[in-house]
Amino acid sequence: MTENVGVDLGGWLRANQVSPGDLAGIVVEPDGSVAVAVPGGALATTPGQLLPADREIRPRWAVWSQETARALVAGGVRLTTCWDVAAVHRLLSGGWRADPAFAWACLHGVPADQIPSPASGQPDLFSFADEQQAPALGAAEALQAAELQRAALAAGNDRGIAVATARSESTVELLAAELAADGLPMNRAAIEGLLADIVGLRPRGPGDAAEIRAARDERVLRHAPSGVIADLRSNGQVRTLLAAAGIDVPDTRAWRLEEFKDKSPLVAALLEWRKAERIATTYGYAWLDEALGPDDRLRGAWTGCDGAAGRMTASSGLHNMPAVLRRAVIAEPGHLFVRADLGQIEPRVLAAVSGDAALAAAATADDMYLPVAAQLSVDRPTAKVAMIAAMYGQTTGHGGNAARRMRSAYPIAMGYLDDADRSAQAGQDLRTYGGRLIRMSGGAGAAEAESAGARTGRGRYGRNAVIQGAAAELFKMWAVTVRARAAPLGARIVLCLHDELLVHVPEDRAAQAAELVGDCLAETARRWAPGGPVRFIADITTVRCWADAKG
DNA sequence: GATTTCACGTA
DNA sequence: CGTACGTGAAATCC
Repeated sequence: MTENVGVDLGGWLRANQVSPGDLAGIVVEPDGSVAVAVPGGALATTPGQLLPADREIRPRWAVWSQETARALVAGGVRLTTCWDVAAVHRLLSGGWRADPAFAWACLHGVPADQIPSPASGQPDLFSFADEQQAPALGAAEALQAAELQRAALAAGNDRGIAVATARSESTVELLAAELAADGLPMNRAAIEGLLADIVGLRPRGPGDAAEIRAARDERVLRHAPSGVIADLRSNGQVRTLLAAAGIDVPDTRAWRLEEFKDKSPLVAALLEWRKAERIATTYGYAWLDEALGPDDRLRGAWTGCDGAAGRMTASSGLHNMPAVLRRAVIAEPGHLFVRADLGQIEPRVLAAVSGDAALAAAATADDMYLPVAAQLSVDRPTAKVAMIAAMYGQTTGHGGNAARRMRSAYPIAMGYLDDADRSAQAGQDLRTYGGRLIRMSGGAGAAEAESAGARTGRGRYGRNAVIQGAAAELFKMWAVTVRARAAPLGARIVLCLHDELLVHVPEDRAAQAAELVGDCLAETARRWAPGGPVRFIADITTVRCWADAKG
């Protein structure tokens, strides 16, 4: 590779005829320098050179994985778009494993157990020597794009949406790296006040902590039959305790205890105890010390997709923080949140991916369960349950009037779900609308002596995955669109929650940002479901505190 | 000490 | 009214 650290990267890209959207491979070396490669050659440069080149030329930077973005973001470099080989590999091949050697081997049809080690130096596989990685990136993208289109065609999907999805799934990895670096604004006084109310003040030491715990336990145990004591953290002992109070249950899950709550003060106290104990153990002071930075930002690791249907994941409780704690998620001084969530996303996605014109017509309503209910001649709650049961696979009350009418009113949509269910039951892989492979083979698959339960379980999974997965693809395309358009306003996405975006924005730009978030959804919907047959809607509010947005 | 099970929070 | 995820503590396995 040419050593040309001093050369102007933008000029070099121009000289190599790189236009906006053209690929340029980049690898961050262990020493922090950056290797850039385009079809015409390669260049050693610095992270600082990437930013002006990104603004000036706007290539699509090809990277191996989110690691590159994490390294660059740490140095203040945020790229506009990318092609992430690992993200696209997960889309193409399903599952989670996506290291360069594995992705490369899959593209070349090399079986997983025959992947050469980096040291073996097979000439037909790319070398893992650092200076070879950047040139290899361009080749990987070309192979992946071709493979995506082939796979989409084979699955009867639109080829254009497959490549567009690969791009947004890639750029979401940039967003994920930024979410991890930026964190979620949280007001320290507010969260400590909430915790004090729920689990008490921060313990002064181990003895104090034990006392607080014992006091919390006592508020349950004082309702126990006299003489009976139990460790509330042991489910077996809780069951015995409940039995002593005349309550016989097979397990002690909350939903099972719900019916005894009104009659038994013991059960009521236990359920309250569980809530407090959850916050004390998982979302308590240890959590704050671990995840809340000195800058009052709550940070966790983010992935652009999980290994199943492709939703984003986050650690540090960012995706499962109890709703009461949202009260402490407060915008920084001079800032506001724009909170936006997609309304009835799953039935709308079903209408779009199945191409059911009747269901698409229902989606023109703000509340699409109203026209569906009218169509089925049932009330709204019944229509909603029937729709959700069709998408997620009911286990009880198979059939029923509403379900039968749903089949005759929306045969295309129901047929789409049934196809997914049947394929999954048979152990055949599925592809989402955007082209993500949902693996059904490989595991316990089409074994001979397989239980009926295992088959119906797979059917439910497949039925759900094509909807949940496609919804995730639409959501992420929306998110990267917002990320790009909001940046000039100084607005940043600080949380992605499956169908909800939280954007942190300077106060004087909040109204603009809120309008932009809605515009981005319209733009995304046009690109995602061309012809605009299905209406997608978002509830968008501007708030200082996350809890102030209606939930 | 590592893995599995239970439980529960979010969508 | 099902799926998915991350988490912590107890139970269980080795």
